[in-house]
Amino acid sequence: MRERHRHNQCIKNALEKAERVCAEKSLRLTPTRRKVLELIWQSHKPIKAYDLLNQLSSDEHIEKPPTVYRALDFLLKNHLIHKIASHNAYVGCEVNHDEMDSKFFICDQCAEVKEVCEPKLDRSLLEASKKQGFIPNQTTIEIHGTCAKCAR
Amino acid sequence: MRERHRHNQCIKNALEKAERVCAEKSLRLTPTRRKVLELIWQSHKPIKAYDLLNQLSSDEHIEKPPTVYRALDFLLKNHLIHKIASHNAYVGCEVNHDEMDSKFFICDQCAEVKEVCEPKLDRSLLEASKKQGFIPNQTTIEIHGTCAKCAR
DNA sequence: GTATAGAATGTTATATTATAACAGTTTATC
DNA sequence: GATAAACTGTTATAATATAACATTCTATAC
Ligand SMILES: [Zn+2]
Ligand SMILES: [Zn+2]
Ligand SMILES: [Zn+2]
Ligand SMILES: [Zn+2]
Repeated sequence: MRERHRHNQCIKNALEKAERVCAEKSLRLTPTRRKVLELIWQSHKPIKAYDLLNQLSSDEHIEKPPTVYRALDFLLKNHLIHKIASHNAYVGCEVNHDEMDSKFFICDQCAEVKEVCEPKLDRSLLEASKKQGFIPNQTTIEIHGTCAKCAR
Repeated sequence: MRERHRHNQCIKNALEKAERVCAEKSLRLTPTRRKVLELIWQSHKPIKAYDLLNQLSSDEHIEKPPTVYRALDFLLKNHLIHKIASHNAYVGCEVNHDEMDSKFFICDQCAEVKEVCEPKLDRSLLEASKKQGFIPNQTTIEIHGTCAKCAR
């Protein structure tokens, strides 16, 4: 998380946004889906499916994989989270997805992920696609390296 | 494979390139490593580790996972193949890796993968990174969509 | 040529990630 | 309150990948 980052507020915002998006599209943000989204935002870093599963579980009740994978499917489909393919991990969506696909800057030191929408980058990607005669549909753009904070 | 593509020659070229690269760097392209690379090029599409494992195995002898994963590690480390993270599959390297990281155009119809090095795209990526204060190290750029052939 | 160390392979077991299949329950709509 | 669709529970299993340790091969030094 960035400095001066009010994380409780940040989680609250994410959940409110999810409520809003779901209300608009008549989708059901059921307790499990909401809880999974909350856990993902609590981490605020890419988190693995089985870590979520552990956090969902308690001494009394162990959740099973389909529970978390179904929630992840729902959240992914509705752009409330993203999967970081290079890590098999899931991260909350930081932007509005009217726009093109996101790009992710992933710090290999602190694991923080920054999601960006860069129209310039989109244009370059479209141009490169055109050059190949390729019609892009969905992109996986994951840039690993060192974030500004860790570089200092 | 592209039209007019002489696939036997293409496999031969890939293996010769591997021999050359390994000779230059005093690396050992052992029979298993060579065989795995050959199987990857025979497919000429992203191929999964366990499919390789099956193809490596015979009725007399079933190979075990570490055999193929070790070969894959060697080939990946030396840029002779790449992993397509969004598919957990492996594909032969088509370019020379003095250059920056590759980008992959992946056709969701025919599964063909085109690896490209686009300096323009690299510049856009660097620019976007700079804007974030981010120092890029390694990129995963996978563009899914429809290739020129399938679009016709 | 043999000793040695490092690289590579063989082998068993297990960890990690994800889905199939089917039964049961809840929710919205008529 | 009947109906269909969506959601959840549960068991099992598939698919992907690595740990750990024993053994064999290879290159180089003596
Ligand atoms: Zn936060
Ligand atoms: Zn997003
Ligand atoms: Zn070919
Ligand atoms: Zn390459």
